[in-house]
Order: sequence, then structure tokens, then C-alpha cells
Amino acid sequence: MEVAMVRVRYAPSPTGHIHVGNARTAIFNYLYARHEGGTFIMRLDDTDLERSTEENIDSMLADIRWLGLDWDEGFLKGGTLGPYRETERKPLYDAYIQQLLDEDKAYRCFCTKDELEAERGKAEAEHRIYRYGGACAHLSAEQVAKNVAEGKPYAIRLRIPQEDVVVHDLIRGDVQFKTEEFDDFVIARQNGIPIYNFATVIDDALMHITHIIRAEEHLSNTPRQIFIYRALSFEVPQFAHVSLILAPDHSKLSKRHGAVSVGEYRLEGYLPEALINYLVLLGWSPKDDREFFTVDELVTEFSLEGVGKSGAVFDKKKLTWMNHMYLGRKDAADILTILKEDFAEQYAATFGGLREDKTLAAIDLTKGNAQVLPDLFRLARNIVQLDVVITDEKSQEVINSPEAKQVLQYLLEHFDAIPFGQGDDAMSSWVEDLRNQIPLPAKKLYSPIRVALFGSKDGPQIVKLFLMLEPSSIRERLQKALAL
RNA sequence: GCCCUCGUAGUCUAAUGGUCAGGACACGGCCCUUUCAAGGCUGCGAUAGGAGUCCGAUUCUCCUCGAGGGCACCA
Repeated sequence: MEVAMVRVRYAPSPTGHIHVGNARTAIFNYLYARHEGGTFIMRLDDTDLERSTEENIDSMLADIRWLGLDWDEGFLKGGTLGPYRETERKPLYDAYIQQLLDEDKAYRCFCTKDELEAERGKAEAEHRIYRYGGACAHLSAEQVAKNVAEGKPYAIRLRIPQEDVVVHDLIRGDVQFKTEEFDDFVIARQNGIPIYNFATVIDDALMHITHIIRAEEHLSNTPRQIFIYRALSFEVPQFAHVSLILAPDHSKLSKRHGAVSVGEYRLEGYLPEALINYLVLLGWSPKDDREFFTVDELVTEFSLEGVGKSGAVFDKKKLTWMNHMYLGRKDAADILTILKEDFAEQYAATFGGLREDKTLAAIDLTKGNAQVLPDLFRLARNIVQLDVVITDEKSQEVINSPEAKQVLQYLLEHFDAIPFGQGDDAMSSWVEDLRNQIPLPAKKLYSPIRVALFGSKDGPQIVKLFLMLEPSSIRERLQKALAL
């Protein structure tokens, strides 16, 4: 027997940049597909014409590409089961709606909005659960024909069988729903456009999606979707509902909580590998203590069994910490490429016109102290620019101290003794030996030097600064600092 | 209101019907180091509450509470 190939999809509504919650869903789908050797499909749920602009589609795709989630089939990629935009699939929806009508599994509902509202209001007043009363459920063929002939507008409702439904969820187990919770719901509006639950089922079924991995908010709608699968004799796929990502106050993550989209994190200077790593850990865990994973490692390790059930609060501090770790380990050359592309303006302002090896060295020297990419401009500027800007008050105090004068004075007087060009070891021992030359505690001795050369009492090792900077530049910096 | 889901420290999480409930972020201390970061050690800190089953429950059952989601001719 042939094992069915895993096919999963990511079906965003292109309304702009991708929300981190959506991004995590995309990542889970991607990882599952890759882990199973399956197919990852990209479909556009672009029926919201107002918001689904080309511009929004572009920024959404930019986010996906930035994360590195390449898809095998679908929008812009093609495939045999397209089209892959919902707006181009209307004829398919129409055909299946017609089929349901022909088989009397669905019917035309001529009720007006007012009538339905009255019905709903009455139910509420009587404290009953509102369900569609079924006024149009059993109209005679003649009556229907007459209404249609008269041009009465109608929606299409699906007949719901009197049976309980169980959703077999790969993350949550069996979830039971009672038949009385459902009424004959609308699958196509008066204007003929199908509602989301219908379109998505047709799309998923026709594209032979085997596993639907999506956010928990869809769990309650899954029974309705299952009714549609059954009515059309489609095979019901496997479901996996992932819990939501929450704001620190446990509310929905929104703009008022700061950055919420992938695009914003990119602009703030986060690395895609750090974002992915962090996002994956929100809801998924290996069964051990490991926390750092490359995408390749995630592909081998990922499983739906490892996905948790409870909602997760988005903790930017931990993301930032993780980004910091990734930055410290990343090649300076790779960092430089990103700075040039994503932070062109700041790059030009800080490193413009500079020899690239100088820039690389400065980045290499300071990347371990950066939390997000733009930090590098602040940190590296004092290395590559002629004038040193003192970064904070504490550092200012250090350079103003009498000990600082003493140290800087000494260095200038013995400038010729500094072993420039004689290698790391020589410089190292010279820096070491300073402690014998100047009778000061290490802290008092070294921090003024760092402030003079780097603008901050914290940062690179003194030895590295002496090795990295031009001797003439060092002399100048010492003089300037002394003159302060 | 009805339905569904979830509930381990401030946050992300691991584990177990029976060892000190483990790791990470954050926070505090110590070590290392010329500083910060990194690294090492360490401290603070959790099984929402109540019943029940059991020799024993954080784990199984029920109730309560809390949080989130869904109930549309939105997606």
C-alpha cells in the first residue's frame, strides 16, 4: 500500500505584513512538510478585495521569503491543482454549490436580513439559543422557481444532518460537538460569493491537503467544515490546531503592544534565524533542554507531538536575548551584507566610503555587544570615525577623573613604547605590563583608556582596540580625551 | 448567553501515579576577565482552588475559578 504523501498549506489573507502568530503557523507547516518529505503549498485567501492589494501581497511574500520559507507549489510557483488564488477559483465554488443544490444537500434561502434579525432577536428575548428557523428549508420546487423568477435574492444554506461531530485533532485529541449547536448555515451569500468556511474546504479538498495545521481560532468552525466535506463526499483531512500567541497581558497581540509583524522585526534589526528559533519555541519543544536550532535541525526534530496546547505569551526580551546570541556568532561579512541591504541609510552614514576590511573588523569587534543590528552603528562608529563620541554619563565621569588624566598622560609620554605592528602577543603583554607601570587598580587603569579610544567604559578588550586602530588615531584620541 | 480549548514560577517550557518538579529568559549574588557581553556556579520563584479515586496525585475523575477562542450573508 502506498503511503499518502503529506501535503500542507499556508493560506494567508494578504492584508499586509505577516503577524508573528501567522508566521509561526507558516513555520510549523513548513517544518512539518519538510520533516515528512511532503509538499508545502502557498495559497492566497484574497477574497477580501479591499485589503488584498498587490502591495500587501508583496510585503507578505517579502516576509515569507525573508524567513526562508520556500514553498513547493502554489502562488507564483504553479502546480497542477491551481489556480492558487481564491479570487480565481469562483467557478469551482459555483460548481460545487450547484452540485449540493442538485443533490438537495443545500437549499436557497430567501429570508431577508430583517427577517433573520427579527428571528434572532426573538430567540434572544426568550433566552433560547438562536438557530435558523428553517423557513426556507422545505419550500416546494414550484415556490423556489417562482421566487427565483421574481428575482428574489437568495443565499445558499447547507442542510446539517442530525449527528454529532468529532474533530480528531492531532494536538488536542478528539473534540466533541453536539448536533444542536449547529443550524443550516450559509455557504454562499446573496451575491453568490461563498463564505470562507466553504471556500477553504473546497480549496483544501481539491488541493489534496492532508494535514491542516492552523490556529486554534478555527477549531470551533471545524465541525461546520466537516459537514461540507461530508456533503461533498470529500475525504476529511487531519487537523492540528495550534494555540494562539498572546500579548503580555494575555490579550490578543496588537499594535499597541509594539511590533507584531515579521516586517517590523526585520526593520528593528532582528535576524530571521533568531525569529524563527524563538517563534518555534513558542508552542513547540524538543523533549530535552536544547534551545538553539538551525532550520535544518528543526526540520529533523519537528513533530506535531511536540506542540503544546496552551497559549503562549510573546516575550520580546527573550527574543532579543536570542537575537543577541545569534548576532555574536554570525560572520561579520554576513552581517555587513544585511546592513547594506536593510539599513542602507545608516550604513552610508556610519561606514560610507570606508575600506571594507576596516568595516568588517569594526563589526567583528563589536557584534558581541549588539542586541539588534542597528546597535552596530552606534557601537562601531567610534571605531571607524575620527572623532569619538562619549556614549553615556558614567563613561564621561570616568574620563573626567584625575586617574584618567594620569593614565592618558602616561600613555602619551610613553607612546613610542607601544608595540605597534609586533603582533598580538606583544601587545597583550604590553597592556598587561601597564599595571606595573601605573600603580592603579585595574579598573581605574583600563576604563579611561577604553573611554578615550572607544567612547565607552564597556566594550571591546583594550588589546583589541590597540591592535585595530591606527597608531596615529590612537595618539589623537588620547590627546583629545586628555584635553576634555 | 451557548459551545470549544487551555491552566507547571513574571514569561517560554520539560517531566512523573512515588527521588530535591528539570532547563531557558528576566531579576539578585559569586567566579572568570582590563570593562561589558559571553561562559561557569548560585539565589529567588511554579504544579490556579476544592473535592474524589489511590497506600500515595502535579499526573486520573468531577466541580469551581481564571484566561483565550468560536457562535455572521468576516476571513
